[in-house]
Amino acid sequence: MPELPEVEVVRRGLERWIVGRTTAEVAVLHPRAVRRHVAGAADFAARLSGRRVLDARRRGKYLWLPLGDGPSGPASDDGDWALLAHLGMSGQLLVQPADAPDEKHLRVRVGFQDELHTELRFVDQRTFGGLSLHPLTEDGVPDAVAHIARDPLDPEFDEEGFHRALRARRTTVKRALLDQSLISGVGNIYADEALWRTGLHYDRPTAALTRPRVSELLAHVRAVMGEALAVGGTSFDSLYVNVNGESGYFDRSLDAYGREDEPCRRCGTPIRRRPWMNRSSYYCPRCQRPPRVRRPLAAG
DNA sequence: TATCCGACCTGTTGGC
DNA sequence: TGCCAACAGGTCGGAT
Repeated sequence: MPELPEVEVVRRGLERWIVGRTTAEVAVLHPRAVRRHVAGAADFAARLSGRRVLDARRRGKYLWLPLGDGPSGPASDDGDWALLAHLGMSGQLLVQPADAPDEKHLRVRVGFQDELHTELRFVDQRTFGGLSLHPLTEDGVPDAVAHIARDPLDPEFDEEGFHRALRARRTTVKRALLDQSLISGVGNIYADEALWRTGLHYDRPTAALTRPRVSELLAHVRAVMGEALAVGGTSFDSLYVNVNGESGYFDRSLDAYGREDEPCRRCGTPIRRRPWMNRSSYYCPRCQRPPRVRRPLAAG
């Protein structure tokens, strides 16, 4: 499942293989893949065709390619635009030889005006992800991403502001980690891993977290993401791959996620899995004590 | 206003 | 062998 490290691996691939090239024909093979482009698939293909790719950027799990003018004229008459991508659950951005057979779940194909004979393909089995075109705000971020918080690997991430937000919220720590308007890039896997490393139960109220505890949690979030990035991300199956179609290896290093009934690597207690918000939470019942349940005062 | 939770989507797995 | 339910989970929008 692509979270921040996996998206960063893809961004680096796009930076290497796509930046500087000018797009040619664009084919939308499944309209749902461009559903966030409100003007529709035809407009998406027309606007994207003939544009020079200037850069490959990322915030949290979103990545985008700022577009410049092409031989056919300006990209738009109302400022700078970018191709925005979200991989969702199963999205892949692949750079493939133009004559390679179509993938089973190929949704969008972008050709280029050069002699490299490779094309950019958006492949997505579950179609939770998608591509769209958006104007850039003054911060250089697509307007659709303006509400997304900076991610913990961003040097401008506001740790003090994050702590203040946690103190003010009446929510629990894992919910907060997955709230992309508070901190971006964290998904179910790295949330469970960071909580296990910090020794925090997923249901702990955020308002009770001290400043040092929040710092510790953020340090573990950064560490687990950095380690995953170093080995190409986490992949349980063929659904997450880099632009060359290769999987990462971090799943071999996970301490909590997906390890139900296996011994905790700290204390040996079997890891538990609990249904949580239509998904699962994995935790060590000894290292990560659940919060005490508040009982109402007895009447009389 | 803040928070919660179901829907979206499809391939895989396990039970019957 | 075939059918069905459960499961995976990021994001959005409606409900509370």
